[in-house]
Amino acid sequence: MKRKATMRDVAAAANVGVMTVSRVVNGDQRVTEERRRRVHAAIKELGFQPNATARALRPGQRTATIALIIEDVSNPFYSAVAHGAEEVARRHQHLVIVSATRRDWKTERDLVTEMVRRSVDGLLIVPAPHDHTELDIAQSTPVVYLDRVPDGIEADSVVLPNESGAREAVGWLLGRGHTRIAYLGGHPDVRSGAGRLGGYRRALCDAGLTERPELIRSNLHSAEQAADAVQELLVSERPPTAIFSDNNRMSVGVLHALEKSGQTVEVAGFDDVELASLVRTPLLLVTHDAVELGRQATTLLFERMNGLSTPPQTITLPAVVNVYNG
Amino acid sequence: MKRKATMRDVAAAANVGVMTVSRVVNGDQRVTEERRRRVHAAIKELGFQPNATARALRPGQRTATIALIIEDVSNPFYSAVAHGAEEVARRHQHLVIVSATRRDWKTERDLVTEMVRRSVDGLLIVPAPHDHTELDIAQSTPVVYLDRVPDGIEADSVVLPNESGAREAVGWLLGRGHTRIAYLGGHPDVRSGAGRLGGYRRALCDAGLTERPELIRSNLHSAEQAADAVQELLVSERPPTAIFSDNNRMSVGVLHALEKSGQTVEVAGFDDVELASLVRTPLLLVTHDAVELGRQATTLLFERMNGLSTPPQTITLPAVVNVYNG
DNA sequence: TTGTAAGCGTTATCAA
DNA sequence: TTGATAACGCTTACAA
Repeated sequence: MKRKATMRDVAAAANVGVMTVSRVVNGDQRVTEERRRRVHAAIKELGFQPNATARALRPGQRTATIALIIEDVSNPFYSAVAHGAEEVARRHQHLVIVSATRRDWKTERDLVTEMVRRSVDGLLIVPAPHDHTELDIAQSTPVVYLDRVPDGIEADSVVLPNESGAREAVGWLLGRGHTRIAYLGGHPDVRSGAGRLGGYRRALCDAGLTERPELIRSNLHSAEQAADAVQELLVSERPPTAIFSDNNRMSVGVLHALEKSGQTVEVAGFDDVELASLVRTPLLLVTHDAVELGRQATTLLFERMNGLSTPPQTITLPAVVNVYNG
Repeated sequence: MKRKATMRDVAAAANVGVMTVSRVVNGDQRVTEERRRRVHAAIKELGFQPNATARALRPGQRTATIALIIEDVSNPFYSAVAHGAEEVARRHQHLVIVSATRRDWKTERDLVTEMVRRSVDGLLIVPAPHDHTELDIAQSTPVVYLDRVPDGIEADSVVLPNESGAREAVGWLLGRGHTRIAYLGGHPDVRSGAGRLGGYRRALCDAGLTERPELIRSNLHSAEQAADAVQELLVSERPPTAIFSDNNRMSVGVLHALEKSGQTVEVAGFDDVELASLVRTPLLLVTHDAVELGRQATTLLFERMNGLSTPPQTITLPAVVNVYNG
């Protein structure tokens, strides 16, 4: 691991000043052909690469980096978001630091602090469930929130139609004659979860049904936990005849549990699930384009980074309802 | 967006020298309690955050960043790898820049160059199909390759048992009486693909069968392409009675196409597929722990970053065979 | 224990 | 067109 060549080394080798090297590297035209050639030769010979850290040190200079702070990289929803974000960032010649909060708001706070220290040019955040009032860092770095509107602050965000999507999904189950519909979801205080749970309640209410607390299972965070919850529900005194699942992990758990039990329970859920079409039981999924969500959020972020100063906006992307085996 | 406070500002506000501030920030004990308090007060008042860029500028100092260069962030295999990498990096107080090559080796080369410019402390790379001889950057930055051993150079890598896994999968199909087994895969020159195709051929050979070129479909890169290929195979003169699929995307496409056609064709494949257990047709999957692959590669990378100088090693992770509906 | 001075690699400024 | 010089914010070396 040898020491890297610097501009000084190149300048010495080419017998020119460092500024000439800098100009050549940055494509400044005001350098004579002769010197330019010598510099290029020296760069090649020494294997010189400009040091991006030093370049970014200068105030006003950008690091050409944005940060994406999500719950969990391996969740297909978030990895699709990351894909979209990375695509747009690349188009703007930026790289993306991806970090996971694992749903812990303290981790989120620490990560945001670290990103600010590193002078990232912008932040994309899926906010963890917690009041964000004191975390408002929008003064120093542009931020766009994803999937959820953070509690306590006004900020740019790109979200999904959580309530209406959930209402439609549960409405479908109601239309098929179900009256005992269970809800499986994660943290009820996360705005997206609250919206979906709200849609579930609204649909029941609209149908003149009263909510059954024993059919509502929150704070589930993995397919396994969801499967266990379904198991419990199925052996309860009055089991549900249908299930609404708040997100893709829940849906996977539900389908596994139903497969295992052999019972026919109809399912509706938020998010897409790979191979959903191969499932035996009737199934409705409220799907959306998570890659596009990442793209739009990142596009808005770059607009802010480039000085857009309109008031904070919330973009709601469309959802599409898919029915399988209906 | 106001100017950020610097150490000088803090020093002035606290009426001490910059070095005292630096010492306090870095937890150096040799500062009197009195001055430490004043510095902390000033830091809080000014909202000071140390500038990580400036800190990393010093030679020998680390950027506390590693880069992960993969094909596609949204592929579940790679996002699982990213998850494992991020976990280990975090434990070492590093952040991860994630970038996608989209299987283009020029993009890979450009990304590696960019990462070196940014002085990342280490690189994790899923090599694109291409001779890597001239890309050997291991002299300046530690690198661990993932999933595939790059052509042309000796380097650390963490891989899966591609050939033996494929052989076992195809062997299972042979054992069930199939003799016309199709192969669906991606780029045949990628070492992982070559290994799996090799395992397929080896299994056929061991069974005394000759390879049918018309049953081998390479250069498929999405579930859709794989589904189309299956469609074609099924309507051909002598369709296959079984299919081996090289990776998760292929498997998803195969299962969708079979569902659509209604024909019963048995399937064996590499990688896990969500909801595989819900599929009707007999199915064998060679599964593995992609998160662990990310973890091990990153662990090895940090060992190299910390000076481990043993010869390059190749770690092969175990695979597990899962049979559904068998 | 504290602070001063130098320098990391680059670019902006400005004088030649 | 060129290049010497001074920053950028921080840490190491060294002196007080």
